[in-house]
Amino acid sequence: MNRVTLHNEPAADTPVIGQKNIKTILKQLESDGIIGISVDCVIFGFDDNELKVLLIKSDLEKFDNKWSLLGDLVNNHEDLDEAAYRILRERTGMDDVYLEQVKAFGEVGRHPAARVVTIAYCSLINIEHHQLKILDNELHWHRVTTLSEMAFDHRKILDVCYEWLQKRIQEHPLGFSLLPKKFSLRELQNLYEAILDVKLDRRNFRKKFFSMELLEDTGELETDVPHRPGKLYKFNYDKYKKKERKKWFGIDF
Amino acid sequence: MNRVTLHNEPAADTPVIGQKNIKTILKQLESDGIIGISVDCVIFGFDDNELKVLLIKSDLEKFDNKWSLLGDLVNNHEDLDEAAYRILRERTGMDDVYLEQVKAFGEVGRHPAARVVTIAYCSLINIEHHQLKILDNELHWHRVTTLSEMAFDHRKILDVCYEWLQKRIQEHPLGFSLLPKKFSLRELQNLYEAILDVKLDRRNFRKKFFSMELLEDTGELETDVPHRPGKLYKFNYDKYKKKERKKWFGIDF
DNA sequence: AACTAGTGTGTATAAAATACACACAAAACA
DNA sequence: TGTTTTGTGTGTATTTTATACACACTAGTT
Repeated sequence: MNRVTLHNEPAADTPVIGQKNIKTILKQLESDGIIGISVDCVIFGFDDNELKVLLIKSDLEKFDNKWSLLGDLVNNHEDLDEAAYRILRERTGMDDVYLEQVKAFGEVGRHPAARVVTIAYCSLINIEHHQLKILDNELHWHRVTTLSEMAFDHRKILDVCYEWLQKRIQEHPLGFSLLPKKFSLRELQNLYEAILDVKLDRRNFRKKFFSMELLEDTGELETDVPHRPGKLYKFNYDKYKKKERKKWFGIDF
Repeated sequence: MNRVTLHNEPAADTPVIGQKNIKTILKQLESDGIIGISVDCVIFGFDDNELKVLLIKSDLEKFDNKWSLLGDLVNNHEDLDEAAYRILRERTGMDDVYLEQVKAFGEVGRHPAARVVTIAYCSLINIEHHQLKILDNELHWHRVTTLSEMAFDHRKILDVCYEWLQKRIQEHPLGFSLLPKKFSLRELQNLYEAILDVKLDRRNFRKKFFSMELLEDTGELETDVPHRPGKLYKFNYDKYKKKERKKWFGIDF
């Protein structure tokens, strides 16, 4: 589990690069023959039993009406992780969020205005905690499964991050970042079924998770459900961190 | 399996950036407040039943006598993969080599001369095919396990790539790139034992690989061994590629 | 009071991983 | 030429893990 926590703000003498002057900067980069560096965040959320991704309307004419990931040029005095975290904070207002680097994309022609290498980050947030801000600007939560064309190579980036997530969620306890702190086992299973696009046996799913002994019974129950309420659990990160990793899983390919 | 194959050389008008003028370029970047971008290759080989990594003596005074990964600034008109491949070709003279991006490292202070973001690549080569060129320059094959301090954050990068390899080799058929085309099962097992630092049962190891049905009996036998010679196999990449990947492996963390 | 919808649990079976032992072949040496 | 050495090649029993599957329970609704 990576919870990036920042201790430093970008240095005060660093000009903040926002959506406004980014075109000028790119033009400058291009004319100087310099490679720009950006980060792009694939921000996943889980809502209505579906995996969603947070996108914004592209501000480039060329990509008129196309959806784009949230990204920005990397500041001169900030780490890559910091840059990704800054974007996340600016856009969602959320702190203490799951964030992890996935891959760098640097094809020569991927940005129309200049040569820009981008580092893709994957972030998982609880969509309900964020609900408030999404109507302020052109941000929207999109289903990842039914998604039309996107700006730049962002479709490719999203695909890579989605596949990364599908794999990662089976080996690491990421999924809980998409859920409220306290969740029912049904919610957890819905999450896995939605992300992996599989049907799972309820009893075996429960058995699996309980056998890991990382779920804590909170003693609370679901409310406002039109049926017998399920127990609410929380994930025990401390216990997970103390667990020793094995380096041998068995060869299989 | 990623076998990067290049179809384009860097454009002719792109100045080739080599070890000679790199310092001048970095100085220029720094004074302009520009972020440089490089690739670093972690080139693994397998020799004497040990995992080795190809390193070079750092040319920076600050890192006098420290070992460094093979890297270079990314050319303006080449993709990241191309840049990594170029380095590989320049240093090892080898083509058609396993190469895969692992991670970007971009901490602010990681390079003493300027802000440089580097993309780390992992490469696996058959050390015997390369034997010839290693004495020409200050290149050396090092054991990965007993390795002293390194230049820059290269120790960190190597560690990440090594862990990446340990995981990757269990899920994808990378290992064969470290062996000759035809290999014995003993060699293959030695490889896995060395990389993962575990002891494996010989019979179960064989059973596992045979059950995958991806090893082809070449009909040939080992030679020059002071005991009963083992059969030589080769890995059937075509068959592997045709296999459908499953997206459900089972939750386990 | 009966209905509905989803929770909570246990067991039988199949598949996979592990542990383990002996016959065989080539080279080395006497 | 036969005896030793060393590592190859194979099969089976046992344990562990994954899968398949059914019925009682409970809260809210009618």
